[in-house]
Amino acid sequence: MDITPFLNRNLDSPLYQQLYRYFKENMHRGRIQKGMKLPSKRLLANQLSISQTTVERAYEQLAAEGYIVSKPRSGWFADYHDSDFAYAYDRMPSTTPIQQEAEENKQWIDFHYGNVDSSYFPFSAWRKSMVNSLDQYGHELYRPGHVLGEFELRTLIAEYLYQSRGVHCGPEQVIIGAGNPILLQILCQVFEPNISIGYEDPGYPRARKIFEANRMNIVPIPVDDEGICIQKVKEQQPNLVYVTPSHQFTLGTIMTINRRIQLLKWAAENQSFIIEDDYDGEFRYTGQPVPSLQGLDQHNRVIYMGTFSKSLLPSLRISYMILPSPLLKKGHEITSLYKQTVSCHSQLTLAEFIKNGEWQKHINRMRKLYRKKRAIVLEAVQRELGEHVRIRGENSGLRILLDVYLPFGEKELIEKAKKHGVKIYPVSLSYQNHPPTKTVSLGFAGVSESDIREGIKKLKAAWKI
Amino acid sequence: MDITPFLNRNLDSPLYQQLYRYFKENMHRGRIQKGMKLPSKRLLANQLSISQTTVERAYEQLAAEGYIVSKPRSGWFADYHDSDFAYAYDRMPSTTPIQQEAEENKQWIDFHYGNVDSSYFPFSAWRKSMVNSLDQYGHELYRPGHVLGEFELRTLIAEYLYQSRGVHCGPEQVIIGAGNPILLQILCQVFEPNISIGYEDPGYPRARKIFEANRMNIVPIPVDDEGICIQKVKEQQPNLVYVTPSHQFTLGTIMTINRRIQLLKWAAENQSFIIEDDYDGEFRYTGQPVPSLQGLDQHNRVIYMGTFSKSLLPSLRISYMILPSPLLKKGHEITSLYKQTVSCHSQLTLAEFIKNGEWQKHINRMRKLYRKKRAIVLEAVQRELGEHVRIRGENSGLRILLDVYLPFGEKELIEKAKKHGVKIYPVSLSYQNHPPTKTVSLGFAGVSESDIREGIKKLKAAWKI
DNA sequence: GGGTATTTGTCCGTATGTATG
DNA sequence: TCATACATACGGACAAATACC
Repeated sequence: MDITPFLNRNLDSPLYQQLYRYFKENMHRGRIQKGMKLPSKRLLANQLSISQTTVERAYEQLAAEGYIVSKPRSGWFADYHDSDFAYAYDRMPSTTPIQQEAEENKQWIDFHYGNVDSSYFPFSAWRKSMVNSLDQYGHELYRPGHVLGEFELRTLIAEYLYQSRGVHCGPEQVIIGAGNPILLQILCQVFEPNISIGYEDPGYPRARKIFEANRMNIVPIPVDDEGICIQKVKEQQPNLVYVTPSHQFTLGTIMTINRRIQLLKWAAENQSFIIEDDYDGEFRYTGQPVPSLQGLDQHNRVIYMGTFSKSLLPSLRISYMILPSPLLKKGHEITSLYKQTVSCHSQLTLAEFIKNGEWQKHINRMRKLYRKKRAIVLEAVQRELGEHVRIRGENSGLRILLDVYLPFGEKELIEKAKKHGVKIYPVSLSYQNHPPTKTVSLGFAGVSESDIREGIKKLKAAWKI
Repeated sequence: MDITPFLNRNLDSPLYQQLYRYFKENMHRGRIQKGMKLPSKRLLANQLSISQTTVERAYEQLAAEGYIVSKPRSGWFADYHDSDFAYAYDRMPSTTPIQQEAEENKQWIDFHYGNVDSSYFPFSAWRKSMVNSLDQYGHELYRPGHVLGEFELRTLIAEYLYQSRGVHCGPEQVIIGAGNPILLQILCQVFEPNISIGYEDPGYPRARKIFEANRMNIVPIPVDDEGICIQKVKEQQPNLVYVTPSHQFTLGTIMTINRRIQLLKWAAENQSFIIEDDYDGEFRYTGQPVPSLQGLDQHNRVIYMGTFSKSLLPSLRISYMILPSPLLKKGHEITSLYKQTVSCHSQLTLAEFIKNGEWQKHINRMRKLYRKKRAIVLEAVQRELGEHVRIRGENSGLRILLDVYLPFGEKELIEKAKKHGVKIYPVSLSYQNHPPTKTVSLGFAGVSESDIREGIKKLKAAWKI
């Protein structure tokens, strides 16, 4: 067994790891049987013209992983359990090439709503928070962690929400979860099955699907310029209402203060609850900031939901909800059933990030950035598309809607845009009955300033305006 | 002499100076006598998880100041003159009381099953994986990430499961999720509501609660020495069976190969599915490794579930399940409804950790550690409690059961233990009807070796044996 | 069969290159 | 540029196991 050709000093991987891999592989393949003696360190070191210690290092790694054992003053012996790779190498399952989905990176200009602008993320600050929290809390990561979420983070969230959204709560009301859908799922189980839930039409399709999956009785409620129609709510008398007041999910309208008060009054009178989903409440552009429903509520009827996906990293997967006191007990119960879904360390990193003021800083920076992008998109649409479209939902959030006054339907508009390298999105899916519309959605957060201008130009060409 | 608590990476002073001060102080106090040998650089560096060079720096500084001398190839030796300290340090400030909390917690010897041993977690390796993956994938953290989980991690899990458990799957079958309960929840929605599910009695109470919350029809099936009773399964004909074959959740028995084959045969014949929850399959101690149900299955009837909670960090919150092909489509659909629940970065960190062999290393190390602890607890029980108890479920996993032959019930046994500072746990809650038992559960993973011995001694006293 | 030379793992200090801030 | 910390690799001293005479 001559190993010499397998060692290469010029490779990136160190000598001892090359040695380690060599032996491990030969054990897998059965060339080194259980119990066999490995060459002594000196012998091998001489043969390979390397140091004993290097061989020793390789052997130690093998030993650490349980493949070999040392008999002092006698030698090293292969001692792996068959179970370690009993099934290995007879044939590995072929890894199916699943990535075709990635579609050729044809230079799309993609107005997808979910995208955000990555170039401004404060990497080094985040990284620092991450490392700090690991070094600082290290040993605490072993506790399963609080089911509701780390106390520290919950306190910070409560404080932030109070200052920025007027939400009034204590840390015991905050529940951290791995994304809005998970929290909605938990919420569904807090309520009895088969209750009726008022759902904005159009609204957030994912939420509707989760309600459906939990066999709730969905009552579509129309939305007008001021928000959800109270009249219809009163007619239907659902047990629960799901709304997105600070930026209506599809239409982008902001619920007026009057409408809010009416809705709260109705909920108090009927002992109903309101789910206030403030999924991108951080970003508004005009007018007075309207207080959140939760902040206006006097009767503990509001469940407030928020997330860090839009305003920080979409892939971070940290969201939260605020339970009103009547739901606390049941809420904690259901939550503890699923345990906490966000890793302790992610939570503590975020807490550190917030404590250092980096969060606030980032929000302000992004708000400024998005405000600028919004101005650019509005200006470009005005100039290029002019009279042929009407802009809606432009007062908050990270997207706008275009009502298009052309003889095409939603589908055609999207198809034509696609042929010109621009991805835009339909709104009909947000409606209960997927009615035909002439409206398309443009999320601008993830598109660069120049691409916004160019994208709108391309729309003009695509639609032959 | 354990120095660990005296080192703190977050302090301003560098590690080597902290070390330097520690030794200097101890020489002053006479704890390190003249001529005594200091720990070798390697030893100390390993023990403290720092680099040799750091220790070397500290020793060099001490040497430069004449406190110690190096004998080449032999060690470093204290060599100060008493006069060196004649005027210095009239009284050193008492070393930081960092361990007080630990002292208080020490009152309890807690045999809680969920605890794990934290002292062996390779912090620096984890930290490194974390930083590396952030630097390497940074910009990719903006994509929402693949709903099933990052391709890289899914591939590694598929490979690991194939080698260690004989599970046969491709990455497209793997679904990553924030904890076993979340995955169970998703699974529940993959199946129709109101189907019947065979549930081991006794079994995993949390799983049962989730099935109940999803309004499944729960069919308790008794368990004998070989595993779940096939006869009863055949009588009841549930649509689905939930089992923990590699370490029955409550009783700790390992399902025999015959029983496995019978169960699979039944499932194939009845077009039923089996959920194989391998929650701590990494740890078995005796006998041949039994192949997983998923590996034995020829008809795509098995859903395999596993987790990194037991074997890595409980607070990490990364679990996975393997769907058989008939469930793929629906499974992906439901999963995408909730989006991916684990942050991209956590996934990529874990992937990096696995790729570097750190995961395998850690598993082997923990296996060894737990094997030892198991031996200690068995020996201690044998010696202290002897004839008065019978040990069950000792062949795998991280806990044992004790059938106690004394005139006390479960509750009394636990109460008495508690009064002597030992926490042990009931098993009756795992049964459908919470029957009275005389059996208690002792999880030993999170208890130190000396505490195990002392804890068992205290049980002897508590029960007046 | 008992002493001796050799082999072998273990442990030690040292030197150099690199990443980070 | 410098301080700090880590990773890799080297060569030698030591004592026990083993082989050999």
